[in-house]
Amino acid sequence: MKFNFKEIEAKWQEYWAKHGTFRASNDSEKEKFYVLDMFPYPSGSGLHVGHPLGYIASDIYARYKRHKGFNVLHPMGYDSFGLPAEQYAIQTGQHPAITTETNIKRYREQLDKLGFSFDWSREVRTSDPKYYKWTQWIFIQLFNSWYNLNSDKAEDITDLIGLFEEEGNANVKASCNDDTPLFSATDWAAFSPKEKQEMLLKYRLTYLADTEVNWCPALGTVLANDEVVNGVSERGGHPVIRKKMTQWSMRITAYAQRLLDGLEKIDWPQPLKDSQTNWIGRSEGASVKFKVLESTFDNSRNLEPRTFIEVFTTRPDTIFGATFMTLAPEHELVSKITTPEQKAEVEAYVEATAKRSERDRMADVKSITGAFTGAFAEHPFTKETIPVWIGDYVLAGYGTGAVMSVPCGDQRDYDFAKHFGIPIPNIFEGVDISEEAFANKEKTIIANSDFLNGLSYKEATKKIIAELEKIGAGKGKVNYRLRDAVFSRQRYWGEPFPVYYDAEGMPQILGEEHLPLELPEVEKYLPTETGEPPLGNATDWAWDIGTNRVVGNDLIDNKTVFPLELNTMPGWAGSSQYFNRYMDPHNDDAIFSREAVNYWQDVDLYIGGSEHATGHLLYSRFWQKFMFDKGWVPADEYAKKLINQGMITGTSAFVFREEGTVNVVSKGLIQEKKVTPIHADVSLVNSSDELDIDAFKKWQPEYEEAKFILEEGKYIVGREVEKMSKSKYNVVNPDEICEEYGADSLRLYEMFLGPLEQSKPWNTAGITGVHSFLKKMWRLYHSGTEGTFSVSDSEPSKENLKTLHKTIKKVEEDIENFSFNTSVSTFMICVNELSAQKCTSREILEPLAILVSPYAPHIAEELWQGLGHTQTISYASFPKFEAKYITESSKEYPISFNGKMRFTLELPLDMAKEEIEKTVMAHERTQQQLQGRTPKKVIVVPGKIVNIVG
RNA sequence: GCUCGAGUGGUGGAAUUGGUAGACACGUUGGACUUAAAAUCCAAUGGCCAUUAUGGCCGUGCGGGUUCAAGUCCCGCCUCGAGUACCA
Repeated sequence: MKFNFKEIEAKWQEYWAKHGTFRASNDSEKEKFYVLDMFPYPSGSGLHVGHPLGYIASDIYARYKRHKGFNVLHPMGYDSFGLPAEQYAIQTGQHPAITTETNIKRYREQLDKLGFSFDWSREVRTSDPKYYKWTQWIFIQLFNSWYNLNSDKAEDITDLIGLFEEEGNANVKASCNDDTPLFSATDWAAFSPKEKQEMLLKYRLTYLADTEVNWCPALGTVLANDEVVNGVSERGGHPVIRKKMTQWSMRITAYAQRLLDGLEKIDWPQPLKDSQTNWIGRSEGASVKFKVLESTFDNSRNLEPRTFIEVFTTRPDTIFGATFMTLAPEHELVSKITTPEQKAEVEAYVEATAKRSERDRMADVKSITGAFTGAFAEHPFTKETIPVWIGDYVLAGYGTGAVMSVPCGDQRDYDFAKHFGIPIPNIFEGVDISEEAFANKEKTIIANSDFLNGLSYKEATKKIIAELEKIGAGKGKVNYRLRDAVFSRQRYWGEPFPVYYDAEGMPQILGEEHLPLELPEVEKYLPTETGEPPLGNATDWAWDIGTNRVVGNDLIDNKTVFPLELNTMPGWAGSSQYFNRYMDPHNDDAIFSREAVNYWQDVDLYIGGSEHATGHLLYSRFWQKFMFDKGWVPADEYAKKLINQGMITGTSAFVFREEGTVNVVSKGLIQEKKVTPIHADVSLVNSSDELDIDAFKKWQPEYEEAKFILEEGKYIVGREVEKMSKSKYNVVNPDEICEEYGADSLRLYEMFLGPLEQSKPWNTAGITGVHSFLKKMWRLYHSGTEGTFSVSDSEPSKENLKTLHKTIKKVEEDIENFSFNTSVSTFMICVNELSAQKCTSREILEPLAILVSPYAPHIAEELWQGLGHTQTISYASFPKFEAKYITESSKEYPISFNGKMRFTLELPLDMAKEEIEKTVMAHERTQQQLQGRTPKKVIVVPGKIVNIVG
């Protein structure tokens, strides 16, 4: 029988599907193990060879764990809401659901060809109403919760209402909006229902508020901070501006500290933890209030008599160096405190900064701009008057949007002061500040600062905070960079909010029993003419509270029929709890049953890309913590271990077009010429970088008449490693690889390419190595020219056993350490040795098949069946490593020398002696040479010590 | 700028706690089998110098250091990649 991988792979894939081989039971005596992949967005271009890398790794681990006797949950699904399907809909009018369905079908076909052991019976799709019912449900739960800082967890909103009724909000410590006023129980009782709702919105974990958002005009939607990269949208690279809008937000800031603390107990890659830590951006310092001097403004500008500017600073110890204050141009006090004389200048400046996009502001960090408001504030200790400026180096979005400027201690303040001629007094001992500010905390000794003189940064900070608290001008404060996450998107293809707006325009939540609220049909997927989101095009998008049904907009009467929310949820909504839904995916009564979550608990291994570090991987931790607070999940971190697989990059090919002509020049001949590199499809180039010119002309007819300037009769292309993408013509399709070499070869090769976590360029040429390994292994089990299946029952030789057990040991260690690349080498060595030994023994070949099966499951199944087994190999136990075959003729010798040298050798006695003597003599020789004496003789005593005789 | 990670043959990459650097594979060269090709198998393959040899010297980005012994540890640089960016 020939090694016909195509037949074999088709046969086993069908077998697994038919028998539900990889179905995981929620009710098993076995220990559970949950291996999770990040589910893909089913894009129209299908999979390329880079996509399955993580899936192959997780599949190997999942199959390995099954061999080890675990009940393994290894599910897969689709993150199927998203922008591309919607944009395609805008262009073609085709409903995104249809595009999505087509793409999913193609994804599934491609995935199936690779022989993954997914439990497809648990598939989820975020765009399926049965699934997003529960995304909407979580939204409702968040809406009905607030964060109690006293108990440090999310609690029911009705408890908060109870507190308000009893004693107002003075003693309530909660994570809430900054503008929340104080009120008493009597005030609360006097509030209208609308006022009560407005107040509660300031406390809810998801709330509707006027917030400064990242608005992308080109995409016509707001974006979350993690979707904005360098001032442009992550998708498409369109400019983004800041804008105030009424939007749903998620109060993730309530969990800032717990999100930081949680990082310590999970085994995630350090770089990823670092980037989450930076993103949350905890900094310790103080908030200080500066009184705005009343003499500097007149009451006609309706400023309350006592107005304060509150600032956050990490250097309260330098407060005596503060010579001015700077507000962000957007700061709400700017218009109120500006004097009539300065009004024109300030307004012009505010307008100018508003026009500049975030990106411009960032691009030009160097130029210093600002304006004086004409107002003055009072220093809380010296009582000196200090001028209040505005400047765009102060960001409205961070801290309070205002700073106390200490030019001697902060470079930006220094530059600003220098530029506008503001004095720069020195408050540091023994430091020269004539050229630049001094910002070294460790070396700080405070001077010219009244009661802080002579103190270090630490001492001074402690003391000044105590003083600030004493005089009521400030307090110690921890500030986070993390902002609440905007949760509204002006898109069609996303989860609708289960929200309608009552006669007073207040948001009202649908009852849980009416979920899912399904997406309405629309004529057009673009915003309406009045600028409303696409759902504004729906004619049936109103809620009847009498019948609890969606009805036509024409019925809106603001008595029983109300308009529904027009925004939809962002992409990350659907992916923030999907891992728990897999535990019980078909449950219509609950997001998952208590039994299911108690059995599966959490994810043991999560594999996916690091690009989600500050998006999905942060939001999902947030939701998990919320679910934990409510007692619905047993763990407040959902993934014990996470691995970031590296990206597989493409190797693009280039032809060089001579400027002004259509002629193209071979790579070696371009030296002096002016050429433009042009992408050539990689499939037109062979492994020695030679271009198939005819095929190229056929592919790009504009070069039909072009002259190809060759070197040594060949056209050699240029090469460059780039991201794999359609537009770069460097995409390698896994289907083609499977067709030519088989899925097992592809799986082995992707692992063999290098360490899982490293990014590496794809090069199809090397795959012949692993492919011929599979053929060699096949031949171990077959004999004669006909290749008939034949293994012997003869006793294996010691050599055979040694080879096998060496392999078992190494492969097991490799899988446990996720060093899948080296175990492929180990397999090759093993098969090479066994064929040299002419090993045909069943006792060796049976365990070998199991050993290889996580990597190359199809061939392993076929061989396993050939060995006479009827059951599938997945249930066979992983072979046990037996040390006796390796160390039989060897012994271990721990050696110490001078109490310093210590090593262990795993060698036969005489060889070990020789080795040790050599090493020790080398040491001795050097020593003796230095001292002019002859070396001593070294005697090695098996067991412990090296004796020097001399 | 800051934070993190990485630099090893022509290429991808191996190398327990510091212990024979370059495993395994690709590529290249030579050979066997073939009318030929493919496939398969065998041999060589870090550089330099020797070749009478089971020979010598140099080699893990650069410069120092610790050690009997450094790709691995320490100090100072260089280069590349990732994240982040006026965060007070």
